[in-house]
Amino acid sequence: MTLASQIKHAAKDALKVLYPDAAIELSTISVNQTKPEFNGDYTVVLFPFLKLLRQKPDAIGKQLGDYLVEKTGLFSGYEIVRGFLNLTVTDAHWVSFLMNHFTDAHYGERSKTDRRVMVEYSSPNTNKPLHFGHMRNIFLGAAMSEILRATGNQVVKANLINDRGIHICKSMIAWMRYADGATPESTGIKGDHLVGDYYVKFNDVYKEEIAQLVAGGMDEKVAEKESAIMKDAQELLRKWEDGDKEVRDLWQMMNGWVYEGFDESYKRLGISFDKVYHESDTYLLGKKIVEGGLRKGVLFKKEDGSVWVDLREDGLDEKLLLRGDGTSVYMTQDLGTAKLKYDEFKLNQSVYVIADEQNYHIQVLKLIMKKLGEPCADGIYHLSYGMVELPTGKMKSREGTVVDADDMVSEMINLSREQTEQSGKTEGFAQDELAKLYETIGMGALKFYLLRVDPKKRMIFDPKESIDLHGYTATFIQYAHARICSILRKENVAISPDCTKFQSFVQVTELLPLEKKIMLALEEYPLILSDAADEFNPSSICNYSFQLAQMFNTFYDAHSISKAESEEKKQLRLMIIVMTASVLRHAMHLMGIRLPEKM
RNA sequence: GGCCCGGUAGCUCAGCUGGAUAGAGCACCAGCCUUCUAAGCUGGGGGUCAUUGGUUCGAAUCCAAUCCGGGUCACCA
Repeated sequence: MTLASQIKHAAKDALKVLYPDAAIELSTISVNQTKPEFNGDYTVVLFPFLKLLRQKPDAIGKQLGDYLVEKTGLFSGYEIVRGFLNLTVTDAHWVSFLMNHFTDAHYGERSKTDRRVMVEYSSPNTNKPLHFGHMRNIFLGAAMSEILRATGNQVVKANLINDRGIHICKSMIAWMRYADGATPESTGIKGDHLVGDYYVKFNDVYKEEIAQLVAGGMDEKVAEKESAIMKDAQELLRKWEDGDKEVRDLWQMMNGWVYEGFDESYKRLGISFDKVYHESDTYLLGKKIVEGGLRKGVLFKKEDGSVWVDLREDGLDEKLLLRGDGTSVYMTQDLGTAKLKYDEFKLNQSVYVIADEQNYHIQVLKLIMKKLGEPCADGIYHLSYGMVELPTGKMKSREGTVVDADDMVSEMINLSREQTEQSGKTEGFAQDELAKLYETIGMGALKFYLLRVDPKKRMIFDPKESIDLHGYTATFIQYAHARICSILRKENVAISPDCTKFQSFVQVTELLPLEKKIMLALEEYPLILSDAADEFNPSSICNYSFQLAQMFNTFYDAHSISKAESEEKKQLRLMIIVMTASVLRHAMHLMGIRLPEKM
């Protein structure tokens, strides 16, 4: 239990004793951290009690304050300021808090349970390389997986690869026509980029053909359907569905190139999956579910043979589930995959990390599953995130404004190298250590930039700002961590020291405000982590980590650790910074960000 | 038009289960390196929390309406 909620309960018990006739609910008691301009650590707001107790705030505050100080032993004193009871926690409590937790590498985690959660993220199409928008998805999914794991869940990280459909056929057609047999090996181009190049080529040719047809007097809508290259692509899709060997072979070869490229990108991003689904394997499964729904009478068939679900009583529309010719649509395959996931892992929750433009789609998916009585329905959760936009407008691959993921990664790493060289902090590093450091800094900055914003909000990606390694960035946190490690090195203290070494030194009574401030923040970490899990929002952890790093920097500037006023103080401060570094490492690890010991 | 999401400093964002004088970062101005890493620290200017009304001891936070921006409502995925 957090200190704040301990205080809440203590206050409730106290009021019950002090005012036996008044029934004070726990929910009417509000406990916050005391604002820095006042004395105290935690504040109980007295206003809600005025009516119930028919007393003035000062009177209630005095009774409550006296009682709490006397009976709990948790507080050394209190002040009442205009209806707020500011309680000061004893220094002894903080010291024992430190002793109990400062070497715990798992501090803040919840104990493990049997709750099974799948987090599906990335889920790329195989016709083009990953771009910047995908990175928000990927980092969110990876971070949430770690956060859910740290809060007690059994997590399965899943990737559903959209490897079939007209989009990949477009790349295939263009490759057949224009590539002259080019392969990643023959060209030296990364596989996903090579295939992406032909997707772009397709669109160029397509646009040109439409323009010509329109110039010849054809209506644009008709021209879009009459374009020769588009017809070829559709023909190719039909052949693929029929299982045409040549087409399937080409498809397999080109997808193989893309997978190699993706694997390289994932590796560089520090991303992995426990389970990979391919849409080509799962897209037929939904049909069975639809047939079952028909038999149950939950779904209905129209004259042309198409199958629908009626969602009008839920305030939505009718929704198509199978085409008249029996082929499946997007929703059909998602029904199948949802059930497959559930059956395979007996999931309590299935998280979909998908952009908010699909809010409606997931809502419908969940609703249909519910109507069909599928047990997976309740566990479906859409982690919806806003689009990433450029300052100039939206990122759309066809408009040429796309920022490629691989390029972005390289750019960040280059920048961290320039920055480090410029600051002259390369001394004492071996070449390979430096390379690793640049990657740690560059990737950290990238991940942090994308995770520090509330997922549900749209965000603007300003290339200039994103490469800033000052201020509210991972670099800032990494730097604070490196400074701590530097002190620990000089004091011969291990990063995760043996706590018994410190036992004898804990007799400190007078805590400085800045010492206490950091401990207050450390005490809060489990709650921050817990909230991030409950709200599916890693940004609060970014925020917290930055603030904690900032507190350390302020402390570092104001008070010396190695030359503290006394040996006891020095030991206390060492414990504080050991725990600070440990919490920062834990928090950043959840985001997939490493903290160097030297930079 | 229906439904969903957003609007807080010049810019990018916190704060939103109601609590004290609304906070960071960037940018701008002024200071701080013979002392543990200046990728840092301290101070300053900068706000009608979109607007209006309501709820109450108290509203950026809750409710309603309005305005602005985005998304979505396909036999596309």
